[in-house]
Amino acid sequence: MQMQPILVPRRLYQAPPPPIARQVETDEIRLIGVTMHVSRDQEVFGEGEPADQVYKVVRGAVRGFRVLSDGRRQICDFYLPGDVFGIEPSDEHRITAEALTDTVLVVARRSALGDESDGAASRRLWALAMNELRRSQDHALTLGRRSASERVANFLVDMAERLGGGENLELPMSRQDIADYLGLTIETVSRTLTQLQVSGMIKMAGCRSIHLRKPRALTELCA
Amino acid sequence: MQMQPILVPRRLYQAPPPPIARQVETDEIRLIGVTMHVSRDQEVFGEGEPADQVYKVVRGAVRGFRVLSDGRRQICDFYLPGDVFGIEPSDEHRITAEALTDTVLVVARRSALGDESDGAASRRLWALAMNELRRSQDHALTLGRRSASERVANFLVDMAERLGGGENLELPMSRQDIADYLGLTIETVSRTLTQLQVSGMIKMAGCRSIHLRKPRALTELCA
DNA sequence: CGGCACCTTGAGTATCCTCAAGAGAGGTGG
DNA sequence: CCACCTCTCTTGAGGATACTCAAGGTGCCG
Repeated sequence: MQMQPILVPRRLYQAPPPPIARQVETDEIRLIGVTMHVSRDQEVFGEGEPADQVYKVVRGAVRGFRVLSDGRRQICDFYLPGDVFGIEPSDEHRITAEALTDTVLVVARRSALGDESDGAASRRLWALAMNELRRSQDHALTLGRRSASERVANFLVDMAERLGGGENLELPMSRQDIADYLGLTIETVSRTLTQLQVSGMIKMAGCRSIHLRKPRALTELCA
Repeated sequence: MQMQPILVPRRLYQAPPPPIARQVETDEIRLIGVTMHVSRDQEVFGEGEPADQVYKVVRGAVRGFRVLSDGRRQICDFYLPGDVFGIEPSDEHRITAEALTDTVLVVARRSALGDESDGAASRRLWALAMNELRRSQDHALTLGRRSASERVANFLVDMAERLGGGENLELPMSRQDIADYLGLTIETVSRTLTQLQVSGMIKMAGCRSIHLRKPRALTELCA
């Protein structure tokens, strides 16, 4: 029996470079909240900050992640145009949110959405929270029981569906982001994509532009 | 570059042996709901069934899991005495719940907990749902970024805390259940436990009875 | 005491990770 | 407009962790 050493750290997370400079605009979609621009790699909110606002992606994309004490990063989810994020189990954010690209958000106080006195708003907040739960559960299923190929295939199919571009994908995130989302290394993600291309299931035109040539087969690969 | 074959199934899940014979009692804790006895390995509810009830564990324990098309099983969570489960993102259960041992539950209609007209009840339901979300997120973190030792250590510490027996654990679940929860194989779980014992961090007295000899060290191992 | 289910241990292997180098893409400045 | 720089991605080689297959042990129940 080989006795494995007790612990092995992997890849480290480095804090985002510059502090935030939020430009808040008050025009546009006043009904929901104020518009906010966040540039690439800037933080929308950080772990530990009070979680009293919700955010809706108008343009761009956001990653939500947590960092282990030794620097390993796990991306919990990506938020794409139309998605609402910022709903968390406690008063404080447990995850950090950063813009993947230059991003436009709409911000609202959570109370504006989930006031107990307003049945409709309350239901909407509930639906959003339950959607978070659903996605988190699906994510856990992916991370727990799937091979690298299955994870990547699943990721591509999911992204294609959510980005709404049919079989053509423009990925807003880097390989490192994908790796940290799927619980793999950047090299494994890259190799797996190459392999999917060699097997004819996808075609890459630049590393962020992916065409799903056999969506059916990819879906089956998801297991 | 070695081209991995595209898919490898692992361990298969076999449906639970007998159908259900629920014995519902109407005494005890009438305020919350009816009492229900479920014997070992019997289903509390199955994937696809309507999710209009919530359950509270009085005695025993429950596993909630999902099964991939090829039979791999991912346990989403274990529910221990005091825990409430059955809250799901949709009208239908997405997970299956089975008793780990002979178990006593209290059942209530979900509407009895989360009526929109009742602020307190609504808040309680919200808290429960958010707790599910929190645990699911933590689970994803464990599955995505941790080594086998870290997963097992984390599991033991979490269980010890939730079972409330201080440093002495009586595990209600089998090695297979632990493996399917942690995204490992039964052999890896077994080896890791042995290794933790050899390194003096735990002491096993029978495979379900575990004493945490160095809880501090175990906690640090969780990363 | 025997049978059965579960757990442990072993040996060999596959998958994925690490370390390292090279290729591609995008941006800046001469 | 091209050269150069940097950042990211890809590819390769080797190694470690966890898996598979297999056998033996342990405990529980009849």
